[in-house]
Amino acid sequence: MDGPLAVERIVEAGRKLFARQGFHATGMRDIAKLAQVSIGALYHYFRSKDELFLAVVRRAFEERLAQARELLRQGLPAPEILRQVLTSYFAGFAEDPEVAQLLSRVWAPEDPALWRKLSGLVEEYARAIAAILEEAQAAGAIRPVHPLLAAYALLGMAGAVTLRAAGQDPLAAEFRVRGAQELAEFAWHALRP
Amino acid sequence: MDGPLAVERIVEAGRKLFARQGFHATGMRDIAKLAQVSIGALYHYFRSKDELFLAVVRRAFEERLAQARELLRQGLPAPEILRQVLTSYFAGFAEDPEVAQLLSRVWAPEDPALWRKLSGLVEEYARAIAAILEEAQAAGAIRPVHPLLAAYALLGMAGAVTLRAAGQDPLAAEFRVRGAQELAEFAWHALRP
Amino acid sequence: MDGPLAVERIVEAGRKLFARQGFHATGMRDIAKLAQVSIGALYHYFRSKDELFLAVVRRAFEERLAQARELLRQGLPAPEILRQVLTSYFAGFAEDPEVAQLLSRVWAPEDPALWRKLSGLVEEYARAIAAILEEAQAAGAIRPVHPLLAAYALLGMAGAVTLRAAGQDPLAAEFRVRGAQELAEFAWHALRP
Amino acid sequence: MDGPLAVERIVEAGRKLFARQGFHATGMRDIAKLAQVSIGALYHYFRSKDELFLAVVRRAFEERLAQARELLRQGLPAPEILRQVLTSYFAGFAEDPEVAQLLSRVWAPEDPALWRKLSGLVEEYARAIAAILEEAQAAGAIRPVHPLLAAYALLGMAGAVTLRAAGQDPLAAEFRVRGAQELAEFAWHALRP
DNA sequence: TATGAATGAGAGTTCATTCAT
DNA sequence: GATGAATGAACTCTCATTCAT
Repeated sequence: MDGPLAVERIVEAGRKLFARQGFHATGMRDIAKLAQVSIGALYHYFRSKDELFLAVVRRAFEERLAQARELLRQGLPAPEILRQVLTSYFAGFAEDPEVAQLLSRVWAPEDPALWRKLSGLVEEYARAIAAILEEAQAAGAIRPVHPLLAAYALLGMAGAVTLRAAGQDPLAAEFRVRGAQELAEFAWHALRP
Repeated sequence: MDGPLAVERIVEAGRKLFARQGFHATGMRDIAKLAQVSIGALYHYFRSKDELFLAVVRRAFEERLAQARELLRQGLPAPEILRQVLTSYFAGFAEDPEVAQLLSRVWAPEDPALWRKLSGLVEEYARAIAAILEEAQAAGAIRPVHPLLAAYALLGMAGAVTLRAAGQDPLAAEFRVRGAQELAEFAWHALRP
Repeated sequence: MDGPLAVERIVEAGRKLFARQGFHATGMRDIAKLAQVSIGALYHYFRSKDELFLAVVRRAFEERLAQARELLRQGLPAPEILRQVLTSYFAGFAEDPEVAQLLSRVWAPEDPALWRKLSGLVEEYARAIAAILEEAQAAGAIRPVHPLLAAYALLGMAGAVTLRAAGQDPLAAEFRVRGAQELAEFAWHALRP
Repeated sequence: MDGPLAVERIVEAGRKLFARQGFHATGMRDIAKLAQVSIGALYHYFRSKDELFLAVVRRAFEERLAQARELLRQGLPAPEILRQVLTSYFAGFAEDPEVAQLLSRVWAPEDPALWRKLSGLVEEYARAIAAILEEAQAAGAIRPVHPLLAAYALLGMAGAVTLRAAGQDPLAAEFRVRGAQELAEFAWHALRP
């Protein structure tokens, strides 16, 4: 039709709907409608609903990873990197609440087959965080911890708060205002030497 | 039939299947079969699948809450309570891996209608944790934090590590061995004055 | 609704539609509509479309087998049995043209998975014919032949003529009139000592 | 690309796939892939899937007809022609099992529209066999039969045995060894004066 | 009370075919 | 001529739920 390429519109529509409603509540027909393409087009680009979902999640993860790697590349001190990674992970929610919800859904997908695939993506992301922690640990910037376990802890921590902050009530608003700062402090206290 | 009452067998079957396979992958037929009752019996005791799921989750939360309240009641010092709550939350997995998975699934339920109901349960649990934190804070046993936000952070942290520890690979085994201790330290460092 | 039981109406509707239109051209919706049951009822009684088709074919085969066995049971001389089996196989078409078409479709089903299951049924039927031939052979009533191969030949022969006789044109009418007699003679000449 | 012309590769691919898997299980994509042409190319050479299938079947029939006519042209005695036609029809399976399966599928096509077109081809082939029988009958070389009905009987007979011989089990192997000889004898006994 | 046959909307997916490039 | 992205109707099958018995 118009605007971006069909495949772009599909991924974008998938991102929105999967984030808002979850995997099962989102039908391929819904995605096709929102993306203004035919059902057939969906299956032209993605082998199945699972594949489309994975593509959507993979993209979201990669965007976050790219941010983290960029911070690492800048050679900032470890606590500062941590602070910024967490802050940006959480604050990303302000610009893009849907992705925050999407990533939260990744932790315990309904479908066992999906779970296996998704946990691979999650692990990849966790390993990237763990690599940052290891480096900081080697430099003596943080206390000795199990890097991957700590990475999972950080991600879970941020995920739970983020998800709560996506609500409509006053508490969610409060979380949105104070969340990033509180989380960064929480993490920094947990990890400082 | 035999053994526990029908309604007990239903909730138990629901707990097992919802935990193992998730909400959508578990059919009412499956639950009826495992509980050795008829489909009709399911609908005799629970208005709908949602209601049954909520009942299952509510029970799981209440068991955890009871543990936490018991610890509080014993008048232990705050750090010790925290340590024990986290340890027991996590270590509960060893005795009952299914509940750990069940509770992890609670964070981002697929169905929007379920979400509203479940988030109420989660919030209730988080508020109980927050109450402990507030008390400890008032006693000067931990540093000043946003109690509810910290509670969500603790729950998310424990949930993510717990879920990863439920896997079959060596890393999961490692998490099962070191998880409780690492998590308790992580939390304690994050919260100590 | 009314009349025969639901499962009976389903099998009957399947028989009609599969015979008239073939397996792929017949949808489950069509069968449900003709049987005046819901789609769900179809799947309540049959695990899949394949299963329903197999049930329909099995029943058709069993009716034919029952006829053949009844003739055998009467202790007629071999040529007479053969003549009557062929005649009744063919002539059955007059009363029930649909079954003739149904059985013809069995030879080369489209679906490989179906083929495996169907060929079992066909073989069972062929073996029953072969048993008759063996008995006749032992009694010296027919010349020595490979019984199973001859059974397949007889079935193929009858099937091809029957199918052609199901048409609407004058030749089909002629086949319907002369087919049974010609086939029986053909077979008898082929097998007589 | 390379090798034979595109249209040749298409028909050859169609022959293989239709024979192996049947009409419905074979997609235009599969044929295009095996023939190493684009989907567009398929529709450049053939109006539809039906047309392509008919072209494939027509070619297979014509090859068989050419064989039969060649035998007739050699002025052999009737029984010998019959024997050779049947033997070559059946034995053709040894060199080209796929065509044997393809022709078997012709008897009861799924699609009613296809059926009408295919039965024309089958009838044409049957009439050619019938012509041979008429000639032999006129020469007193075979007993009086309905030529076209006998032709259908012969084709059905050969088809059923051929199809069974295409299997993987010991019986199929036995049919492959003894089938041609048994069939020729069967036919000759059925037709001799 | 307890059953399970029956429902039917809606799910994901397929695939022959078209047509702008 | 040749391509393959795009179409969308139609498919089989699922499953929470109902209700006559």
